Amino acid sequence: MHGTPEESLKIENIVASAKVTDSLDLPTISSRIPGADYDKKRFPGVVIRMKDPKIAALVFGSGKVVLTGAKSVESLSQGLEILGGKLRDLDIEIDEHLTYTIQNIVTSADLGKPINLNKIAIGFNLDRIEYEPEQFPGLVYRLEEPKVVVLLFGSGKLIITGGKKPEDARLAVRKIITDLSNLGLL
Amino acid sequence: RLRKWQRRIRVSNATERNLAFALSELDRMASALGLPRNVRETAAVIYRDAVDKNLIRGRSIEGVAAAALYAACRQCSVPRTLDEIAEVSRVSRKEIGRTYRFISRELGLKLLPTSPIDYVPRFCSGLSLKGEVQSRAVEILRQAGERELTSGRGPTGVAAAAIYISSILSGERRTQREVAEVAGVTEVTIRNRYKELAEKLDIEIIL
DNA sequence: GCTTTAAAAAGTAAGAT
DNA sequence: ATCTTACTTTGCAAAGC
Repeated sequence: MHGTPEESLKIENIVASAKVTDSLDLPTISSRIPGADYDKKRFPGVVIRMKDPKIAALVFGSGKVVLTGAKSVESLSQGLEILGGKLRDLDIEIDEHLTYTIQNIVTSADLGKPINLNKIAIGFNLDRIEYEPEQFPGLVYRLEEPKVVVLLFGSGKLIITGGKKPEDARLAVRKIITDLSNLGLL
Repeated sequence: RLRKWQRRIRVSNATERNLAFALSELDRMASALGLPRNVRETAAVIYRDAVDKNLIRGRSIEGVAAAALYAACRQCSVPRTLDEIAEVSRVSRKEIGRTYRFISRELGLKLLPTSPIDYVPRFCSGLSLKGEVQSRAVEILRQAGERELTSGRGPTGVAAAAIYISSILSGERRTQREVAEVAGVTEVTIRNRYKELAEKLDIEIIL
């Protein structure tokens, strides 16, 4: 609970997609993997939850997979390997070298002090800003570069989402600090 | 030639029919909410602007009408919450809010977030509280705004808490339950907000 | 647009104790 | 009155309705 805003950056969740093979038989997978959830009427993918690292995987008949919940790129890689291992244990042919594409990274940060959301909304003349406290306590700020969305709270805490690279969040925080400073609101 | 002419007439009829429907919808909702004429007219202007910019595409007339009314209420400083608009509409709160953001951005309405102060007159009259109580509540809210006690908090909850405090200070006490009822928030929210306001604005509440 | 997953922020809500 | 659980918002992919 201290240090600079950049030091406070913490990845909270990473969403990634991957293709592990050309096709998968979901009924077989759901019945043979303990804890796997599958209800085609509800959702077309099988949900498989891993505990270490704690990651949830959505497995589709096309052989494509979505991984969510990872808190680091390393654990994301581990999760994908563990998933591949589970499928191979079922005698399913899985690609030798698994690769993934990060689709979204959610990061939290802290400016270190409270901010006045009303003044920020006015200071930006509502450009790229959405602030509806009746609906949600956070102010939504859409950045163009990096292309991410930042949720700013009165406490000075931030949530940066929409980025594909870990450094996008760092760049976003720098820009937020620059913008707020120029407006004299930090 | 004749067909083209007839099509224009049909399109014109459809456009006018839709506009008539939208305006009757605005009137129906405005009546149900007891909104004054100027708000209905403002909503009608917003709706017509939305039509002129083809913002109706892919959206229901009812949804755009409800969003236009929501925007008009805010623009005229007599705000209604999305829930209140949704209650008299066939469209869900979520859809109205989504449409509101869309037309608000496309028409450049630039509406600042609703001020708790704008809810004071309506809530106070609903509680039969006189001008003095309203003035005191407004003053509390003015100070709360400067002290950053409204950032991220729901405008209705903050307004309700200020009125609750004001009613006590003015010797016309209303219970948390009564205030919560007219403001559409829970007693817990009033409790949380009024404790914060009383503490940070150094207001002594003697029950 | 929706469905499902994950996670944080802060406010509000609802049901239970 | 306080606790727990849960919903609001943001971003994203997957296959199909």
